[in-house]
Amino acid sequence: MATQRRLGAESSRTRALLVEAAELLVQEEGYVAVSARRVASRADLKPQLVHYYFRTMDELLLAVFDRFAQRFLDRQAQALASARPLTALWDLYTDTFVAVIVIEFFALANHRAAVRDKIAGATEQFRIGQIAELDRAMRRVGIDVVAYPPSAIVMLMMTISTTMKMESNLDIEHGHAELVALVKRQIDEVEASAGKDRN
Amino acid sequence: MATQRRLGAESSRTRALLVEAAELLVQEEGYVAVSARRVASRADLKPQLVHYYFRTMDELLLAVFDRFAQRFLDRQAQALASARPLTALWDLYTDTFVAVIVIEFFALANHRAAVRDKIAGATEQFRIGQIAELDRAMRRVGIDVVAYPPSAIVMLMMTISTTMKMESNLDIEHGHAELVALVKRQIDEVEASAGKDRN
DNA sequence: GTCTATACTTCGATAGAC
DNA sequence: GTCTATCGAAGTATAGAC
Repeated sequence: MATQRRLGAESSRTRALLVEAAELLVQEEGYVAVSARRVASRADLKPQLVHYYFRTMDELLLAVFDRFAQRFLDRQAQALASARPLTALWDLYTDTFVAVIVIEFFALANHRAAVRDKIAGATEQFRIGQIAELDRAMRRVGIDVVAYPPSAIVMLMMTISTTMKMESNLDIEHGHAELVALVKRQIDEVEASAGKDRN
Repeated sequence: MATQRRLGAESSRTRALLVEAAELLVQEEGYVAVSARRVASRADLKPQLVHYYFRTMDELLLAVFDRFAQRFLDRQAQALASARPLTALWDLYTDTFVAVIVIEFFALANHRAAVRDKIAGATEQFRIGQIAELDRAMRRVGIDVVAYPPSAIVMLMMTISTTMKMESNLDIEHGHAELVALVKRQIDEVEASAGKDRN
């Protein structure tokens, strides 16, 4: 159970293939599907290779997490650079790929003590940076950050988009249209207010 | 794998003990912890008994789900009978026990094909009834159901409370206070508006 | 009607071969 | 630096004893 043992190089192509396969499994079947055997078979490799490159399965999952977080940050920066940052951010959050991964890593952190702290810490840091960046973007386009606190906006977008995605995965759609309409109307209102407090 | 086989009586005390133990495990460690061995050991019984009373583990989990759903309905009816139905409903949703179970059964449905349809169907029916009841309660106390659509209110309370609970399980609290304040203020406003459209 | 002995599968992980 | 043979624990489920 995760002692001192020789590990493969981080630059290894095989290692990258394993991370890639694991990420696909998380997307398609959830983190529970990420077993050494399943990951290996998805990558057409031997199961034991997983434990050559990663001390534990959790370590592999954390590698997937880090990779995803980096990509999300890039996409977020792009979204916030838009003239309508809130709309762009909402679109990013409601992207299927993003919502699925967010859900899975929350569930993972909730269920596996070993990765809990690492994911929780990273998420909190992430959240703080996210709020700061949204704050900057909102000020840039002239939205009142007191009337519309960036922290609450980030939280709302995250909770609404992920939960709706979780539900629609199960073909539960009741009430969704109404809620989406509400969110979009609200975003439009806020973005339309841009600059008005500058006069 | 779940063929025709003799099963224990539904009225059996042992059976009830197993369901009870399973529910506790779901609460404390999540649905993944609900294995035949763990449930049995929690109830101080032999592991094989689980499969005497339940054809599959999924069947046991569905029994837990049904039991919870019934209890939740009772508590909801009580909440909606209050003079401040929205506040009472919010309190119910933010109850730790409720949020945890909701999260777990969503995750379960998301990950286990066999229970998916059953949980999804039950949840959708549940949601429809819930919206109808909230609608009735809001009309009773005189809240405008056009300005504040019950469907969106139910969705919002559910998404916000469950996601915040998921996060605070991981000690992620950033942005929570702001969001809770926002929700409470909004609820107060809506409830204060009660009856005003009657004049 | 109630419980147990047992089969079979899959899992994570390690030690050691190339 | 890369991969493989293999162990032990835990999982679900069944057939059969009381």
